[in-house]
Parts: sequence; C-alpha cells; structure tokens
Amino acid sequence: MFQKAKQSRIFQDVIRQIEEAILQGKLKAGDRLPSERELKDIFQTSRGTLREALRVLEQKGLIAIKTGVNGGSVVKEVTTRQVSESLALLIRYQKIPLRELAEFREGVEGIVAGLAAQRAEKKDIERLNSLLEDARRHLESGVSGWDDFIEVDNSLHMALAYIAGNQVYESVLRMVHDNIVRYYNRFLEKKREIMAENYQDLCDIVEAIEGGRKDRARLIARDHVKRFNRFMEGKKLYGI
Amino acid sequence: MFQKAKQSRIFQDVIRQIEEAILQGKLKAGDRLPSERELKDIFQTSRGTLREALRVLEQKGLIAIKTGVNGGSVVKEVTTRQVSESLALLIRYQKIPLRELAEFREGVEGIVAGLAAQRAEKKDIERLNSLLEDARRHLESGVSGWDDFIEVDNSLHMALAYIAGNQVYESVLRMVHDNIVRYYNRFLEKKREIMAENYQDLCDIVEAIEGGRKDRARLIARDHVKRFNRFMEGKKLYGI
DNA sequence: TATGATAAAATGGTTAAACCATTCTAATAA
DNA sequence: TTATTAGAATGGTTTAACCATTTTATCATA
Repeated sequence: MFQKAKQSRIFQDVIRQIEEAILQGKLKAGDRLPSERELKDIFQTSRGTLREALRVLEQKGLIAIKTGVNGGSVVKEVTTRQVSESLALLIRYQKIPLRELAEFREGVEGIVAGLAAQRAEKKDIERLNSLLEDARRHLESGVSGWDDFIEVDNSLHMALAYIAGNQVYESVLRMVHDNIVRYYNRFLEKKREIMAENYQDLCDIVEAIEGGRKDRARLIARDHVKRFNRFMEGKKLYGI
Repeated sequence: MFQKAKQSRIFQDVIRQIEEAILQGKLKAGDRLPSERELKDIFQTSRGTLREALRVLEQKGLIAIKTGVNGGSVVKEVTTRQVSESLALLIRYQKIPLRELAEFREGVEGIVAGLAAQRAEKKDIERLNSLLEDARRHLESGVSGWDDFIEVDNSLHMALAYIAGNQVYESVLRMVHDNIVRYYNRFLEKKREIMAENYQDLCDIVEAIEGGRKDRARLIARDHVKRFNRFMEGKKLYGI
C-alpha cells in the first residue's frame, strides 16, 4: 500500500502518502493504521520522523491517536471541525471582523432558503413544521426556554441547508454557525419579544418555502439573520 | 516569556504557550523564535518533542521554518490561507459533486457582485474598466488569447470580492476558484464565441455595478457563472 | 462459578546523543 | 575587487532506550 518515503522532508512524503490513501478510499473512517513501530518500517524511516507526520495528520483532523494496547492511529470521519477551528483562529486574531462573518451569513442563509424553496418536498415541509412546533413550545415557556429556542432555530437553519441539497452550503453554514453562535449567546438580550419576533420570521420562511416562493424565502431569511446580527454591532471581542 | 512545559502531552503545552504568545502580541509576524536547541532548553523538553510542537504550529500556518544559518522558525502573518486549505480538503474528502461546488459559486458570486454594486467607489470602477480593457484585448487576439482571457476573468471576479469589502467572501471565493478553475480548463471548449459571450457578461456586470444596480449585478453575475458551469454538468470532482 | 487483583504485553510519549544537509558568513586567494 | 572556500549555525534524521497508559489474560479467592 505504501512505498518507501523520499523527498527533502521525509515526513511530508509520509503525510502525502497517507492522505492519498484516505482520499482514494484505501483507508476509510474507522480504519486503524499500523502501530508507529510498524509504520516506521513500512515507510523505511525513523519513529521520530514518522511521528512528525502523524502529528500533522492529527492536526488536520484526519486521524485520532490514542495510547495503550489496541491504541494507535484511527482514520477519522472528515468534518467541518478543522475548517471551523482555523476560521476561529482568524477571528480571534482579529484578522476578520465579526461584522464580516455576520454579513457573509446573511447572504448564505438567503441563498440556502431560496434553494430550499425550489427543492423542498412534502417530507421536508413536515420536518420544518415539526421544528416550528418545537420552537413554539419553547417560546411559550418564556425566557427559560431561550436556549432551547436558539437550538431549534439553529436546527431549522441546518435543515434548510440539507433541503437545499448542496453539501458545500451545508458545510459552510455549519462552519459559520460554529463560529458565530457563541457571540449571539454573549450579546443577545434574552427577551421574550426577541424570541417572538424570530419565531414569526421562522414561520414566514417556512411558509414561503411551502409556497415555493424563492425570492421571498431568500429575503426573509436574510433579514432574519440581519436581525440577529444587529445586536452585535460595534461589540468588542477581547478574550473570547 | 515561556515556562516549563507540562501536561499529559508535553508538545501540546508547548503549542499552547507559543500560540498564546502570538495571540497576546508578545510575538508578532516576522519575529524569529529561538533555535530548536535553545527552545528545548527553554521549555525543558527534548528536541523531538519540541519539533512535534513546531510541526503543528507550522501546519496551522502560524510559523514558517527554514534551514541553514539564520534559519529557524519565523512567526507568520495570519491569513485566510489555512481556512481555504482546510475547506478545500473537506470538499475533496467528502467527494462533493462538482455540480454542488459550481452551484455554490453561482450564489456567492451573485452576492459579491451585489455588494460590490453597493460599495464601489470611483477608483474601483476604474480598476474594473481597466480589467475589461485587458479582457477586450485578449478577446481580439482570438483563441490564442484564451488563457489570458480566463485569467483576467478570474481577476475581475476577485476584484469584485475585494470591492465588496468582506474578507470572508474574498477567501471563500478564492478557495472556490482554486478548486474549480482546473475543471474549467479541462472541460471548456476554447471557442471565440464563448469568449465573446463572457466578455459581454463582464461588461454588463461592470455596467450594473457602475450604476449601483445591486439586483441586476447579482443576477448577471450568477448567470455568468452558470454559463461556465453548464459545460461541466455531470462531471465528478474527485480523482483529479 | 464468579469476581477481583495482578501481571504481561502492546502502544503512544519522551529523552538523549549523534550525524547529515542546507545555507549564510567571513576569511582567503586570485 | 571578486571569486572561492572553509566554518558555523540551523533544521532534518536516525537510533536506542525508557516511561506511561491501557487492554487483556491469568490466577487466586470467595
């Protein structure tokens, strides 16, 4: 499966070979790599060099490593985690203002809602109405249901991305949510009227999708996100 | 500046300390870290363990390492590069159909053109017209100017992202371009009429932006991308 | 038989010392 | 002055050993 490692930096060649094996499906999520002592023989390198390669693969989120008998490196399911982390790093370094991420979300949520309106089938509408029902219940329990409400709101947005039928939008949206939700939690006032306002938005979005009204769904979704975003205008992000 | 490294995985503590030093501004872009042999003494660890930490920091895009006298680890400017790379990895590993990436591009380019229409200033318009002029020149030299034409087309799209004034859109768009351009090269027929058609699109987009017509810019940009995409229908993204 | 304690083995984590390869600098020769 | 060369600093690699953690098998005991 693997060949002798070469190149100026040997560990890079090891990384490349293992990455390609995963990419080509020779290694699948859940598969266990040989132990370090075996791998070093396979790649004809030293354990130190091999470990540098494993460290990079671990950092990339491609493998998980654990100690002990039956430990070792296991190929991981690829997720948005790594993308989210590097984006979070950028935000923390204040290279990307939160405002820009929020604006990006507005646009993407709009498109996703539009696509969902084009593509929603009966079972999708049912799923959305079921989520609306959950939201309504949390709304009725007042501010104590705030966290649950926010969670349902998030689920509904991700459901739209799923209905839109495009994994790129889905991944990108998940990444944005991962990075923006913590700021919502921090800056949003937990008032019942805000919950009610957003609940109405969600109802309107679902209604537009149900009616296949693409542009209306887009605009409502965009403004719905915009409404969340206005609470964060001008906020500082120190120490988050 | 640094303390003795501890914790279950020593290299993680080294990573954490160096990351924090960068985050807190104690280390700035361009600063050089001590050599590996000095760092291992500072952190009171071994060179192997220290190198695993440096490997991770390098992978995260926080430092660059080079050999030789006056080599060593230098703190890098934090950029969106890492986000693009990990997103690209995600797309490749998830075996996402090219159609979905293309559709994503349609939406994003549309939004970007719309934002550019809202925000373009005089100098931005001049820049766009200068690019149009380049495109026209390449168009006039016929199919032999194809590659240059495509490059200008790409530059114009990136210019729009810059004018839109949002780094998230800019880096996402760059990532999409990085991942999609090779397929255009592969599947597009190099015909003069296609060049002419696209040149007209570009003119229309710039005109709409010049007039501040947001929705028109959005729709033309979207359809312009759609026109490129139709050549790739049914093609797969992986294995290339 | 069932259960708990314990030893053994496999695995990742760490250390140390040496050597190789690359690159810059300064001394030296033409 | 310029080209060459030797040296030194630095990252890259190797080897061999030991430590820490975790699972599994064994065995004594209730």
